[in-house]
Amino acid sequence: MDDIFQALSDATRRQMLRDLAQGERTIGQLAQPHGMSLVAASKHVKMLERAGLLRREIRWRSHVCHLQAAPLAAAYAEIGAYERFWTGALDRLDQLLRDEDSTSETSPKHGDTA
Amino acid sequence: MDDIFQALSDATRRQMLRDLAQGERTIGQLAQPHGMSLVAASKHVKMLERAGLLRREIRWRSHVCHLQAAPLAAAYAEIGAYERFWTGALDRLDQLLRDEDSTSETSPKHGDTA
DNA sequence: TTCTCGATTAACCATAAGGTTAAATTAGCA
DNA sequence: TGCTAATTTAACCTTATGGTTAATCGAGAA
Repeated sequence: MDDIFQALSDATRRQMLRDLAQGERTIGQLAQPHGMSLVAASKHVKMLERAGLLRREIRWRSHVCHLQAAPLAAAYAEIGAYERFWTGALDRLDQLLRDEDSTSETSPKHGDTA
Repeated sequence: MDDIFQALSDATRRQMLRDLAQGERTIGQLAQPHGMSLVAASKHVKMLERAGLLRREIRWRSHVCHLQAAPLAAAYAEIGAYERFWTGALDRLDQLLRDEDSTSETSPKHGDTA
């Protein structure tokens, strides 16, 4: 999980993923829009590979990369667990209840039923 | 966006967020379950703050931290853009199992040709 | 055999992460 | 006038990131 979010924490790599969503790409093709060296691109690809987000298929000289999206499901779920906190209604109600509650004990008042 | 995924890329910080989802916590309370120093916890909190995921309220000695989930929406959307690539894989598997075709293709590619 | 060329490895650099300990900050309290 | 206690800041260490250039690899082509 660390590796997945780590992989996503760089704009270059997020762009590479978007690129790969369009279809297979070689290292050079991934490097080109960023104006970076093959070495730099290769490192990014390696990090995406480590996170399980990229599959590499070596065809002669070229290393052809494919998106491997499955691991994103876990990351998606992790963030999705907080969805109710940003989707407004519940959040606002919760805020209201918290403001009204003068007995600010450190109790789990933020979560369970809301 | 970088900062958000960066903040999420550490298990300690993800746990802190889960903790904050239960209610407000001081730096010390956030540090305690991880057996780490206040200094270390303070650094993590600072990163969460930089990512906009945490709001700090100084009450006398204690820095009381609150979850600020709104920025997660963008990260959620970013990952969600790939949803079809992993649900598609499941669809494909489902179809494979239902068809019970003689061609035992064990290479579930993320369906496009591009 | 030798050339080509996409990619990797090696070496290096600067900066950031994640942790530590020691010292400074700070506002109420005795 | 201090004392207390939760945090922060400062200084330091080790490892990881993100980039570079130079050298190496490997298999098809000439």
